[in-house]
Amino acid sequence: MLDKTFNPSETQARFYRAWEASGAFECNPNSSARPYTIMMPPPNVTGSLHMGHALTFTLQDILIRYHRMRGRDALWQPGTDHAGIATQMVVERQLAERQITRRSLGREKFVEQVWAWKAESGGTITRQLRALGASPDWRRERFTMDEGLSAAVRRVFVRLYKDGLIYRDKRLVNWDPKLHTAISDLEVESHEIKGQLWYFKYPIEGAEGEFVEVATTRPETMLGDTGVAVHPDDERYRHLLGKHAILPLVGRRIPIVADEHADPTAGSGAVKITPGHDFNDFQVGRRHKLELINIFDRDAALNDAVPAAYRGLDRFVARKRIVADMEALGLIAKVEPHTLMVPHGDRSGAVIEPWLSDQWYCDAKTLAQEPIAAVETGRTVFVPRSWENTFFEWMRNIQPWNISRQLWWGHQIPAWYAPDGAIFVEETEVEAVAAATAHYGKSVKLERDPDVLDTWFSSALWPFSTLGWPEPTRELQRYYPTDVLVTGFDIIFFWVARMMMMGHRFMGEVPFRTVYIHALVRDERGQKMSKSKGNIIDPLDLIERYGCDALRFTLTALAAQGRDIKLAESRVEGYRNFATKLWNAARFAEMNRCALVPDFAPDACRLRLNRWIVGALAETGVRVERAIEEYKFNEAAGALYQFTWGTFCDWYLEFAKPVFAGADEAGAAETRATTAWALAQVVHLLHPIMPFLTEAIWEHLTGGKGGLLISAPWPDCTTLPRDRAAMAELDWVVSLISAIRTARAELNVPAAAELAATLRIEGADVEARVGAHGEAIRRLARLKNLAPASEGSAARAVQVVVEGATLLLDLAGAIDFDRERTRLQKELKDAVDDIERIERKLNNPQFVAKAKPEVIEEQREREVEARAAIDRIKAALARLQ
RNA sequence: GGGCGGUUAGCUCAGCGGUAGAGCGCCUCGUUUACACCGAGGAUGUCGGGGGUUCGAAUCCCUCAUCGCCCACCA
Repeated sequence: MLDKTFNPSETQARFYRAWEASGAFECNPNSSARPYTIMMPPPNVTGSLHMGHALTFTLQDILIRYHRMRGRDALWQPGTDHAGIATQMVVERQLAERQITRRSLGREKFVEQVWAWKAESGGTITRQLRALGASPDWRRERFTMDEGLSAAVRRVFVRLYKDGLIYRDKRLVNWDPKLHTAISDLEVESHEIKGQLWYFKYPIEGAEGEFVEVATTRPETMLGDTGVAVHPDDERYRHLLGKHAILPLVGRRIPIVADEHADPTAGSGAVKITPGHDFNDFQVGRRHKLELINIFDRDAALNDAVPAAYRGLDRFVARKRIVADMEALGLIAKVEPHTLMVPHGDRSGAVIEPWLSDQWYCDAKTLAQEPIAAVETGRTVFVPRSWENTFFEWMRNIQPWNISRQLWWGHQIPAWYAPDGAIFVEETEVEAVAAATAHYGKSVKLERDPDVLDTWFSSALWPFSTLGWPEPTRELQRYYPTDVLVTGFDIIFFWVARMMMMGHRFMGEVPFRTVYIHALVRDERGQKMSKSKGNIIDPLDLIERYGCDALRFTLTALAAQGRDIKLAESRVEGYRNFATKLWNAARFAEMNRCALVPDFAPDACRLRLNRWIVGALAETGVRVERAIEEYKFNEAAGALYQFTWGTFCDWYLEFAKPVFAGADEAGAAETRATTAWALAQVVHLLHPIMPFLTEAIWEHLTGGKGGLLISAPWPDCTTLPRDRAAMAELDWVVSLISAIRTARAELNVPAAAELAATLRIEGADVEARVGAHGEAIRRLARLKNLAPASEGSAARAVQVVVEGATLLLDLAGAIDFDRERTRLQKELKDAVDDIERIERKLNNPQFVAKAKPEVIEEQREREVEARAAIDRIKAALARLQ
């Protein structure tokens, strides 16, 4: 006998082991089945599962399990990402606790430490994925820094370099002074800061007492000023063009130039130019051949390029000092409060400094062309479609991608420098040496570039590197391109776009046919959850308390397209109750000896009750299929919830009770078989969303002899019979019973009377009892304005009752006719209003001309119904006189 | 400064041209061998405001308000 409630924790571990041991997760490259592939976005190797993971992996698992059951050769490729900056920071923090710095340790030792940390914590995330019920092919688990993937990275880098799509360049980068590395534009987050705008007066050379006023939010950068720009059309400053200003505190003579960059309406209209520390000024400086002075060191402290008084000062200390000194000189015209956007590193939180340095760049512009075309022509489709705009917007304005990082953890760039600065880019040191030797005609000493690649560089190769590229493996042939990529919009740029670039370049084909962008799970304040913000809600806690299936179902039910999820725990609780409900339905089936019948044929059912549930189930199955295939996960969950609770448990099982107890042995046997069958179908349909619960029920249903549900075929609901008449009939009975219940509640019938009124149909008594109450049913139906589903309805109702409806017949005789009259009069008014409204529509030529035929038909039907209702209500009222 | 999205029952959210929905919460009632993690019933909404399109608008368009997100070099 099943327990009263489902015990998730015991079940989860047991079935997960069984699934894995059975090989159910494994793809089969030798199979003749059509492949279905999803690349798992690799979580950070040292990370832990957060709610965003729970959502994305649940949805992916649903797709994989569904298609696996549909007979596809499903591959869900798992793995983890080395997450360069994030991981390095974690390890550095750990070392800091032991008063050790990365530099004191040295590169080699430090990297060893990171590997040790990876070995220690790397299993956490995959363990948690298992706790979530995820079913990827673990045999194939990869890591972005394992041997094969590293080789792929080197191959790609070298090829792109030799094709001129990777190059080295000296330009301003986003410098993180805390992490001492460059970061890409995408890793910069702008935050609004309330600052000040200082108006400085720069003296004009050779014009005593004359100044040009420049406004700045960053006074410290003035030490690197090498010009002042004004707009060419700005009359106020025309006379200054060609003259020079003398930079205060420094004494440098700097030219005043005309440049469109200067906005006459902003600040004073004249703008100081610091080519070394501002992206705009860099351009202006280049246009006017202004000197470029780098005034910061890698900590963003002032270097020796500034006057001695400021050397070594931190940039923010220097700011105060400079303002004070300018003030003392009387060179501050005014100070205004000013709100500005300040760039911060998304990992470190440090204020980013534009800094001149040598970095490696990838020509993203060129690589973006094919992906753009692929999305334009629909070879890759975004779901929801609206994300394509975001994709295009970014791809069409894409900047060179800075791929080098001054870190130690990551793929070291395969470039070697000769003493004369020549660069040799090869996959191995041996090859680089050979190339250099060939170049110089003798062996030279080479030094490897110390930088590593941006983490996203290796992630970009994920869809093919994990399949064995550059080797022409069977898997690569079979599973690329993949079917769908499931991810949040936050990494469209970081990852999706780059996979498309690399996929096209090296495979000549899109990496995935569909990109499904799901919502983000946000925290209670609507903020994005992220590792760096530390506002992560632990899904494992919810799994612990409500079970994995409840969490999965909740996320699925909330995964409507295009909207973010703010998780309410009451929803999880509600769906936990849903799991219990289904569990108890199975328990009911067991108690009533409902066993699966081997060759059960749904279309051979005799009883209307059973024909009805078969049809209702068929409709549900079709809805679930369609919903999953359209990525409308919430609709799939909703349909299953509604059917399971609202139809199967609330009505079918209730109707089945008297049948089980009745005299119709054959009917009871058929109903037992149908109950077991329907339950089996439900657990199949629900399995992708709630794998553990359904597997457990399946085990009971089959006595453990039916194999694992995870490997069972998906039921074909499209071919199931749908007996419309039976379905309409049962719908009517349901409303009839609801009406009786309403009457009971309204009339406040004493419990004893109600009990007496409850008809239990047993044995030979049936016909007599039904006969005795037939008139009561008819009378009640008329009173409650219930249209019969077909002719001979009262007789039908009797028949249905015979099949098992628990009807409270005697109540009909207990109705308070005064109250009933009031109610009927209200209903009459409603019906008359309805008719008026419908008539207005139907008499409206434009409605008839323009509305869809089925809508018109529906209105006509409603009118007929309403008219019939009026007749019935009137007759009922007359009878009440 | 540009985009994008939200604003529907007390709360969390579906619905997105044809008579307002779910779960939770709330109020009645219920000791029937599936389930109190339950059952029956009930109350609660000018579908953010204002315009427009349409025979018909929560649903489409415009506008305003408000909340949030993304992108952007404004000194």
